[in-house]
Amino acid sequence: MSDARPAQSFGGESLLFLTDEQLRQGIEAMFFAYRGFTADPDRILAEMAYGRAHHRAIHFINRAPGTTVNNLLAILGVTKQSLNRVLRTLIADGLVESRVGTQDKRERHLFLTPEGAALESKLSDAQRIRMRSAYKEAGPDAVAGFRQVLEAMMDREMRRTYANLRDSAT
Amino acid sequence: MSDARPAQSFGGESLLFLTDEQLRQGIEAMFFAYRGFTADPDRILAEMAYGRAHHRAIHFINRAPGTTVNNLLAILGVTKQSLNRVLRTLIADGLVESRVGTQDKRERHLFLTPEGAALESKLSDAQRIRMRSAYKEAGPDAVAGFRQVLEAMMDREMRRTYANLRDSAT
DNA sequence: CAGCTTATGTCAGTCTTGTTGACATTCCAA
DNA sequence: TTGGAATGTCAACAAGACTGACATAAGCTG
Repeated sequence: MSDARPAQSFGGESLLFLTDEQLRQGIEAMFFAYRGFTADPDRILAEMAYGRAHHRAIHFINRAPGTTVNNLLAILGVTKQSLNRVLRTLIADGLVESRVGTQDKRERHLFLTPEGAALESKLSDAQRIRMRSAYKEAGPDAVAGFRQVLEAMMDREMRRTYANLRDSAT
Repeated sequence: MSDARPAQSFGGESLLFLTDEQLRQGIEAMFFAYRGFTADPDRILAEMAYGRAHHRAIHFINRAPGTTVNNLLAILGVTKQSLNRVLRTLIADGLVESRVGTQDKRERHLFLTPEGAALESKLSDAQRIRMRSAYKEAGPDAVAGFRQVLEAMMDREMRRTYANLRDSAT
């Protein structure tokens, strides 16, 4: 990493000579921001016997109702055993319903129960409030840039998954 | 969350009527991007007996050489027991040096050894390569927005910590 | 100096969440 | 029809977070 050069600015628009220092500030920003990003739902979850993994499962089941375990696995990027433990407790607690597939009986289709949907709303609301506030503070142009950089930072496969979810929005 | 209104655009500049759908896309972008953000160092760390916790400690010790345990605790936001387990292994493995404070002998000042600095470089390089590539792809304006939104998303205290680290850059 | 506070380290125990290994069920194709 | 592939479940284990209790050393204050 010896190609660091000072950033140059012309009329507010910097050329892309990125110093290690600038990049490291971005790295630290991601670290601290992610903490804030998860803080509010974490607080809610801590009151119950749940963790971040439960939140993620609930989020994406709500996002794609009827999704299979395998599909959820690909989105979350964990092992099926790890996901299964989380799903088991959510099903036992009546937040998620698992229906055997009609065509392929090996598959389980996942749905939120009304109770599950209620928790999803509570968690999402908390997270959206912070996101909305950050968006408002930074402004519309910043938000567009934010989304662009995040997307460019994803692995190829995650980028595809992300785009699929985004474009499947009703 | 019943105040959702369709986003309106005028000449590429949207007003800030943020729909839940737009916010949720931001939430998912953060989730997928953070995975990419940590993926490269995680791969390197997995080959050794280390994890993400070791990376974080090494990163901030490199960032602020001579920092005390207490200071590191505040930055990382974990318990001293948790940090201590990590530091103990790093010191035992000769990656970190702990020096008793000269003025206040209760304090331990932390430094990377040459071996520790080498690992830090290796990890940072991997992470910076991805960050640099994302920055290049998104462009300079996007980068500025990215940083603004991230900063607005942090907790107040983390924001202060982040700014202190940023401004202490040589 | 005595006693309180601060900084650090350690031990023990628990929880969440990731892992691998083994296994059951179901589907499909040779 | 039978063997392999896909899907999901159970069990055991490891990393890394947490709390609580306690020890030690050093600074500070009356």
